[in-house]
Amino acid sequence: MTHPNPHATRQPPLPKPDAFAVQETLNFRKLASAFFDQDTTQVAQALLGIWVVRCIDGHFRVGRIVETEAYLGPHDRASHSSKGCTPRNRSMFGPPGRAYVYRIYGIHDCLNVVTEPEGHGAAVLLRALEPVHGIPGNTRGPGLLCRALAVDRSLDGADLRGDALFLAQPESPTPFTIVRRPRIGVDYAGAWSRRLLRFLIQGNAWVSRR
DNA sequence: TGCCGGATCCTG
DNA sequence: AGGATCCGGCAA
Repeated sequence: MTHPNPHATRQPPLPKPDAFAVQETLNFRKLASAFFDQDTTQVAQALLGIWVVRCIDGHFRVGRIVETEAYLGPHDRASHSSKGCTPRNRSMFGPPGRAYVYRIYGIHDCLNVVTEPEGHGAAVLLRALEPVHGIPGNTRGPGLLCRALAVDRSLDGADLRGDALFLAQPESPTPFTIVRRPRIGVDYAGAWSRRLLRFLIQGNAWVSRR
């Protein structure tokens, strides 16, 4: 029944149900710095099956990486870093394990994982996720992936071992086979457009294109 | 300063 | 097949 005492109706602060559920049911460990400070082609493949975890106001969004592209450095004509270090791509030349987020076609943002030692100018584009927990909408394609994770350019340069956005190895990863393809949308890059630097999980329904 | 075109996505 | 829509990079 109702209590005249106003203190009786005061609720204790609610636990954050979503965060609680995630921590109880999803087991993972954050990736450490050494993971990112490796050959970019290797990292692009090693990222398949890894979880991207986004925390917004205590609520988690978790997706499994199923498609990546490697952008090797200034010698790679398809890479933004081929123009040298500029205000836009500065994060690509920063230390590994940080985000490089850029806007494309005036509309969409794209999320990259910076690789190799500081100054190198390489990164891995995350192209598609398989939903694991709390993912709204479509995650097939780099622009949609960012929308679903609420990732925008305010996260450019963010540490990918932070609280708001991090990468994690699931405790019980599912085995898979890796398929290599040419990268999407880089026809201008001549011979570099034909290099097999796109990686995807074979047969996965969430890749952006076969 | 002006212009060109893009690591995309949606509609027709 | 084409439009949305902005801004980085480069030429002038």
